[in-house]
Amino acid sequence: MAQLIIEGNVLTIAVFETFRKHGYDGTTITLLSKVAGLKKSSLYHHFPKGKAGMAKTVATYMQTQIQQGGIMPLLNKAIAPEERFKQIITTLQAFYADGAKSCLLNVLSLGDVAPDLKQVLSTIYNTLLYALEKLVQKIGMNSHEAKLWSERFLIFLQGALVIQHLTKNEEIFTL
Amino acid sequence: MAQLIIEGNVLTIAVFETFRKHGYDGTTITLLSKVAGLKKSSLYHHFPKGKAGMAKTVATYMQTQIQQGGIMPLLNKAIAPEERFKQIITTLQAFYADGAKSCLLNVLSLGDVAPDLKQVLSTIYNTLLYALEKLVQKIGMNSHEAKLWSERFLIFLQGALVIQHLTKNEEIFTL
DNA sequence: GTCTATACTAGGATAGAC
DNA sequence: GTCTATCCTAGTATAGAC
Repeated sequence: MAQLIIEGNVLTIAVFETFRKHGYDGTTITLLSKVAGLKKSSLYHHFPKGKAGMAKTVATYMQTQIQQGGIMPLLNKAIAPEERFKQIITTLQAFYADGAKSCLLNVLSLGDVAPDLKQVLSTIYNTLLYALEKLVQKIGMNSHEAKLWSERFLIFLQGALVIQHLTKNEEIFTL
Repeated sequence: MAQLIIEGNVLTIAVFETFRKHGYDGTTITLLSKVAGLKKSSLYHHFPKGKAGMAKTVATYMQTQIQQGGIMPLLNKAIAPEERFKQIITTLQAFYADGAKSCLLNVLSLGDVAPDLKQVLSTIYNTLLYALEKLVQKIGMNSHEAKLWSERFLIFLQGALVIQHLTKNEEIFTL
């Protein structure tokens, strides 16, 4: 089974999972302290820039994961395009725990987002979109069709996550 | 132009817009006090059950709006099904300000949601889904097709809102 | 690198005057 | 129905001992 989370220390992962579940405002230092098993002050040793820095760190962490587990397989010319596509679907299903876990791109976009964080989130989206476009062009779509298809793929992915989270119906997240 | 917000006092609307923009945790009594133009204590006169009560109120308010502006037109047998469909598209575009505004169903589902609130949100989804199913059955789909199509319509709607909010690209929210 | 202790602000909520 | 005043808790962050 594909594993999107290739590297990353346990602390970063714990913080990442907390942000993706509770969003920025719902993620408190006290909560992070509990999930990390560290006192609040100790967290500031690992994240000197505080909560805003933690959010940026986990977004950058996601960017790396997507890059390694999501993009690299898409661009691997040694594998047939159709096979690469199956691979990313498996990777995405693992990353979102079959729809049980939310997407940082959604939950960290709420409210007034810090510009530097917002930029990381946008970059993740654009990177994914671009890689998808390139892949589907390989299986015969022209540039315009590929862009449209890829946009709709990501829209459907985000929508499925929202709806499944809302209904707890596991049948919906079948890409 | 279709108007989804038919009734509702200004205070409820202000609170609704704040929750939809900032989510539950991002919506503070202090912030609500500012947007409502009332001191914090005055808010408790209108919402004796505090913040949790406010969230439930705005969700119920949305339910009413959807019922009146979204469902009723869908079930109006005096109008041709195709025309009813156009009508709900227009209504949805107004309700979400062409994608500039988020959906309460998404933003209030973050983190640990109170069971009673969660139930209101689920009900809104199910009501919309059911009405859509009935409508598309009128234009020839069988029960199974109608269910699938309606689910995908709502998935696409939620996904488009997420992606547009993320990218600020207005071209995406074209239902 | 983690801890205790502490400071200060913001958040949620209530009492009671007007 | 709105206000001032107040209470208590939670949230963010820092200082400094170990």
